[in-house]
Amino acid sequence: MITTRDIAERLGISVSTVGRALSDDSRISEETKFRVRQAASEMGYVGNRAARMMRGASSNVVALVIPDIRNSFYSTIAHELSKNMEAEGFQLMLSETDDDRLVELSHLRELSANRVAGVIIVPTARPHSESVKLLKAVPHLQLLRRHPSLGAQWFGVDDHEALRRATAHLVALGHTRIAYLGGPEELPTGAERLRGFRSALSEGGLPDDAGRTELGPPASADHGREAVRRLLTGPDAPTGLVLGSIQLTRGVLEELSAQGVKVPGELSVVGFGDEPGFSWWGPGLTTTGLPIQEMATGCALWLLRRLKTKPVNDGPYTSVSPGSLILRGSTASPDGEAPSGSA
Amino acid sequence: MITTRDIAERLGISVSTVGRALSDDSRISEETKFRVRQAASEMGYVGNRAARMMRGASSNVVALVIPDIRNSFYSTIAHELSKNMEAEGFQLMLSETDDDRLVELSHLRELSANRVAGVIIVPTARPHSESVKLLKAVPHLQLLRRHPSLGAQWFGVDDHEALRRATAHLVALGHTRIAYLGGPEELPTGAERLRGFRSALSEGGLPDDAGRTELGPPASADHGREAVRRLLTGPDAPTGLVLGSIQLTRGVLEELSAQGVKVPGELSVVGFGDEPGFSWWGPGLTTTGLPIQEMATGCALWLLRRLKTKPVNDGPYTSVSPGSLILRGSTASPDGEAPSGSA
DNA sequence: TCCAGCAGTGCTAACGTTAGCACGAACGCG
DNA sequence: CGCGTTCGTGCTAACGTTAGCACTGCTGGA
Repeated sequence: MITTRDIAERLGISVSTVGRALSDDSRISEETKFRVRQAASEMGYVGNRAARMMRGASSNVVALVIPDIRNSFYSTIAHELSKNMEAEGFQLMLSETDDDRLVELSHLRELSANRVAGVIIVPTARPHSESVKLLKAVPHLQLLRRHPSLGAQWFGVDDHEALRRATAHLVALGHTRIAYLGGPEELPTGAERLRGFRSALSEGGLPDDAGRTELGPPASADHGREAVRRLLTGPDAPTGLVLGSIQLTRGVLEELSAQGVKVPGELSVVGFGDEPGFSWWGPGLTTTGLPIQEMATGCALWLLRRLKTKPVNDGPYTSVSPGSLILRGSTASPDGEAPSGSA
Repeated sequence: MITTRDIAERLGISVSTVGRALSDDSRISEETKFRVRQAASEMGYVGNRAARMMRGASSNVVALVIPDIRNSFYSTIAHELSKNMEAEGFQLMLSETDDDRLVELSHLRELSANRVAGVIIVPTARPHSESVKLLKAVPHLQLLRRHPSLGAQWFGVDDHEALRRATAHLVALGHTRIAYLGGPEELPTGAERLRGFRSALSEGGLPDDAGRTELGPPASADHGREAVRRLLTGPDAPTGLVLGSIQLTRGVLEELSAQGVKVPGELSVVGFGDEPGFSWWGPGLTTTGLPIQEMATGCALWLLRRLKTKPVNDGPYTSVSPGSLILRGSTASPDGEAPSGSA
């Protein structure tokens, strides 16, 4: 690797001069700058950020710690974040936790060793205490999920309101047996969404237990498939189904297609999140649209501001509206009226 | 930040001893090791990789340079790669080029400055000459697309064969007016796929120009929508459509739904790539399935081996089979026979 | 003419870690 | 008892870059 020293020797000047010329120091003559740049370019010099970091400069890497990049929520976030960060000269490090707190810890250790400038994290349900320590040493921001021990900086969705609206839609259509299928309650988001579901039920004058709810530890597509099978058996099978996870939504849609369940005839479904395929599915999926792009951009801007201004930012957190319910063909009155809307 | 020096001072020993204890040097007594580790843990010491790198150690970061992480091809690749790399202690840097060679260059500059250990890249059509120089200084591997100047290490799909099979399927069904919609020909993949399409036509005894082909510079969903509109007008509109890009496929499906085109009645469609939504669309999309997971794993293992063994690896490249055609309901004979298969 | 000031450059230390070499103490063997 | 060996540790240099300070030569004002 070419160093400033190599350039200096070739030009017969000192390393300091080379360094200053490359950083466009005003004390260096234009002629020298030109010669140095010329030589640097010819020799293929690339500055060594590791060395610069040792002199107190901070790194230009921010990390995104998420459960799984294949989830379209997270890939969208990664994209927005990357675009915003790149514009300011930052690079993005990607760490997938698979919702495992030990994997999360191991990544945070590596990120700390690499001295990342900042971290945006979708934390696991209960982060390891060492993870908490490590995060505290770095500007960080929680995304979507929130854990109290990680501080108050959080960008997320009003999960309670989102699920309340989704459920209220079914209640308004006249459903009384409504089921909920969501992520594990130990996740803050899982708990909030369930609470939103229940709020809507009680607001609609329905007993809390009017719906059967299934909370899976793994909010996976497979779990969605199994859960649907269980829910749809029995005499008092629900006429409405509310979903609280995008992976579950995917699995549920597949299973409903496979079993030939008539939607919305036999069952009205409100999904969670939106993907291109959701509008193609059966009659089109009524679903909760989330403002992910806006959130990602918000995160990026918050972090960038935080990285530029030393003072510890104070804003305790920023919540974002749940976005609106996207009405398509998968919901209707339980007595068989026409669908409530279409794309 | 805590340094080895802080630990040394607290314990009244030298930095060398601390460093050696932390790296489990056999010359250090067990007792000292224990005390050092204890102190390090208490004080929250995290080694500074930048400093270690300056002593000749290589970084533990590999970069993935792709057009857009939101494309499910690439998010799957990122996931597989991340999983494999993480297991060996590597972190993944994510760089999106948006298929812009200048963005690509700017990322490669940053990656070089950060001294990434290796790069896996889906290159743009014609990488900048400086990009080529930068890549040559680092172990790298081309993925999917291939550009001669970047060397012979390449993991990809047999695009020619993939499109030949897809097209041959329609030819076998009796279609004679077959259209092709693919990415720009300046991309190696675009050219290969078009060649595969034409091979199948000539093998089927159809004239080369039997099909109308549209090659868009932007292989975007929007372009897919527009192109479908153009293709379907006129008296000799095609009865078969072959697609050569996943983004185009998405756009085409949306447009076909929007226009109410009967598939496969009016038009038989063979898509490219597979996503959960493709099986929900209309009658189910017959499409070219690609072995992305296998490719990603292959890449990861190749790069890991390359990073461990100094000698320049030799294998010129590895091609992967095109995977098989996934038969669903979107293809049938042009005279209106039953669909050729279903999911 | 002399000195202050400035433009342009060089010298050197420092960042945190690691490795080569050296040092002192204890131990075993002849 | 002397000497070589081993164990455990310390000192120091080096990695590439940057910043503080010092130095040289030149210009301009008194």
